[in-house]
Amino acid sequence: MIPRHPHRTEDCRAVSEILQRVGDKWTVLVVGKLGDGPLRFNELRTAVGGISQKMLTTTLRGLERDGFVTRTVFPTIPPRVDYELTELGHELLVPVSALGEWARLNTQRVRAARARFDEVHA
Amino acid sequence: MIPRHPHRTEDCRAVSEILQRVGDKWTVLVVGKLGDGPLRFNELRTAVGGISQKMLTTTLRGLERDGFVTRTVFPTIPPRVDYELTELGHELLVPVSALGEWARLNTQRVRAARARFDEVHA
DNA sequence: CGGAATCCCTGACGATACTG
DNA sequence: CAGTATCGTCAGGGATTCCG
Repeated sequence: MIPRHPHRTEDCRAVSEILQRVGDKWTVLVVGKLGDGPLRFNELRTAVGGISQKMLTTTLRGLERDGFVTRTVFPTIPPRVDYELTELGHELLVPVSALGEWARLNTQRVRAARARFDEVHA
Repeated sequence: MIPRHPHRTEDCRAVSEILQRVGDKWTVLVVGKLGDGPLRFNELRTAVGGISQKMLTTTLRGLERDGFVTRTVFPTIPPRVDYELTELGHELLVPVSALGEWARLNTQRVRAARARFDEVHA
């Protein structure tokens, strides 16, 4: 249960920074979909579902900038652009998936706690 | 390298929800500090550093609502309020710490990728 | 098809002042 | 000490339109 506490402040900041990166509305969804292999822009759009193309573009740019995703343009008509996870992206997916699994397993407990709290603080 | 892909859309949403919860500016920092044991409001404030009391309150309320933290009021003068991680909070800290460790180990790679990207897209 | 540009709105966050 | 109340700022995000 993590008895040790290697919490140097600067490290916590780095952690927080990454978590905010990963914690925006769409990043994990996009990375998750790309985990199965490369996808084109609109494939990704429909795969994720509910994302505007502006936010998909923004999210992908951010992921590309941080080295998690590669962007490959095929100069055809009509144009074709593939997005694919890099090695770093795949590695990121490991702890993120673990957290994801935790979230999946504990959604009910959180929901229950939330319901109790809202009940009391009505 | 996560060859499997258990990415049911609803699960991804739950994951995304938790990550946004955990991905706000202060939550991980606060949970991290509480990982070492219970703390009073102002102890937490100075331990985290740079957080306004409004945001600390907000963050703690959110954590309490979701069942990650307990709030204990001692009816003394002056008042004393202790915050402590729940069992659920400690469990959350496990995958979060793993992600944190990943972040700590890979900060440089991300920074390098970012510098490269910014160089090209000057 | 895969964007870029624009407008707009909401909510996160910070600073300050006040209170039991 | 541990908040609450109020205000202001600013970035995240959505809808729409235009472009190569």
